[in-house]
Amino acid sequence: MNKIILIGRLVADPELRYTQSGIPVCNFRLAVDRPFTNQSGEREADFIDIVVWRKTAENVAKFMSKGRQVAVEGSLQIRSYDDNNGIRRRTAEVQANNVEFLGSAAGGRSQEDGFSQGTGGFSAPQRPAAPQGGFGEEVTFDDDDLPF
Amino acid sequence: MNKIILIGRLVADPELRYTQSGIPVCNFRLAVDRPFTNQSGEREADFIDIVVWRKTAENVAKFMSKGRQVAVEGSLQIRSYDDNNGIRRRTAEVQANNVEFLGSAAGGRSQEDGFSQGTGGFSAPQRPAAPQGGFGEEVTFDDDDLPF
Amino acid sequence: MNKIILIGRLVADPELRYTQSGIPVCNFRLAVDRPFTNQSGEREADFIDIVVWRKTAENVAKFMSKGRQVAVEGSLQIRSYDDNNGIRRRTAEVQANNVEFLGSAAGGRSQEDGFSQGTGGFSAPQRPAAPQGGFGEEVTFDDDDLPF
Amino acid sequence: MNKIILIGRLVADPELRYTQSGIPVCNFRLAVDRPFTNQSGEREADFIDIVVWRKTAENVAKFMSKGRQVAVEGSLQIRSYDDNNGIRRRTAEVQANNVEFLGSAAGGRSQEDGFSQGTGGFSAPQRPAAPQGGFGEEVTFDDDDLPF
DNA sequence: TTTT
DNA sequence: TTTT
Repeated sequence: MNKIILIGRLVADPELRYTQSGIPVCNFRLAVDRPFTNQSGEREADFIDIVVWRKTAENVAKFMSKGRQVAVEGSLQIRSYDDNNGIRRRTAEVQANNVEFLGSAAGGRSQEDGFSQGTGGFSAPQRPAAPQGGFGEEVTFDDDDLPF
Repeated sequence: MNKIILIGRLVADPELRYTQSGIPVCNFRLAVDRPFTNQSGEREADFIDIVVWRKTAENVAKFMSKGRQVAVEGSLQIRSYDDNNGIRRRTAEVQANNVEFLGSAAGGRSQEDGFSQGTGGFSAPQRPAAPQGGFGEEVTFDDDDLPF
Repeated sequence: MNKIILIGRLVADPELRYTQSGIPVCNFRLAVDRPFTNQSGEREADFIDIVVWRKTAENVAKFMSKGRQVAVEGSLQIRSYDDNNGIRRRTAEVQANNVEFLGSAAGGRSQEDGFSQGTGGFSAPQRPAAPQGGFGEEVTFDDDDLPF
Repeated sequence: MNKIILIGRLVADPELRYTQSGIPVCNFRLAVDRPFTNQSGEREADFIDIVVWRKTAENVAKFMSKGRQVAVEGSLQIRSYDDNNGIRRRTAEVQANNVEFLGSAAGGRSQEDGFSQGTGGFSAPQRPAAPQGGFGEEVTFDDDDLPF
């Protein structure tokens, strides 16, 4: 069992990409407020990276933007890699199964609000004509990253 | 909202420490199996760092060991810091509110099994006589890390 | 482990009461949309009863109203009783630990929106001068219902 | 959003049935311990009804039995109906997406333990030759109850 | 690098 | 560096 549920706001517009085989992937970062203030009396937040796939990816990219509030349900994935100095680093991201759009926000291109996204969402926006062979040279991201 | 629930096995014995003011903290790493095999047909796992505090920390340290299965409930905390080369790094760990001990395992110092740990667990094992001024020189860990 | 997380809208204004010893309790019902439509193509919802206590109870009563959207975190509690014909009945309600106020709604007395309620919420609204001996004759509800 | 996660023990052997169109459904009841004792110092539990479908239903029926410990992930579903006296009654059950088998128990026909059940479980046990037209006269249960 |  |  690996279940995580978050409610937070996008700290930037989401980024939509496609794997080499044309599967939509959307990345965004969420600011999730901590329940308590710290010793300095300030409110803190965790900034958590989210990944969504396929139809939900396209819907997030289409309807969400910086500042918008969402609920995310998914699982926590930890990846290990060696950095340039050969030091083992670890990376955390939430693979989201479902993204629910909540109240609108200043700066949002908001409309069509408040509905639920996920496996059973509304009919997908049309796929772009061609994935054009991936993201470009620097992209190491491919179908192997697909969690299912 | 920031809720995570994990079921997995300890990849090593838990480590119990105390903050400068004597609050018990326990760290351990969990192997959480992914639901599916990867392209090579192998089962993968996420290795997730857990932190628990106070009474639950002491109970985990006392009763849990490498290989034991637990359920953890908590929240995902991301911390940012700059590494030696001034590169911004991020660290993920689960602040656990509750740890439930599940089936025993080979290698476990298991007994008193299957009960639930947390705010309302059984009476705490006695606190060690003196925290002795912290962990030693290299320890940067202090009361400021307390999430509540 | 018994954890439930819901996002939905109040189907009616919340009701605030006090136990015999003066502890605030708030009851409300949530409409939680199902992710899919049924065979007739209609959207359905589950109507789920929520109970909150103490400070959070008072905050829900103060700030929430019919139509407002909230996120609830708690546990599912099933109570058994015998009805007038001696038939065993069961009742389900969610004991909420935390209620997060989400986007506003038509009909809401909304303001002060979007903050989180719970153990660590803002300073409690003042307790009413006197609980006045409970709810009245028909009330069977007392301190024994307190889940903690 | 409607997510529930439970860890508990089967209070009786699970019951496997089939819808009119041959879809496997498995019902069982879980005893989920409450974290605290009541005023009399007794440990209490909630007895929660679980429903699973398809492959997972068959696996639960095959491998689980009274006393076995499981983790369940699903959603809380409330159904309304009128009883014999025309009184509106409500029924609660958890529609499980996933059932994870935990440690074995006295009384279990346990073996093949500890693996995870769900969408991606191992190859399904063969479907029984014929659903034989449903459950019998008194069964009101049909494909319309399928939550997806 | 961070959202309201 | 990873658990069964």
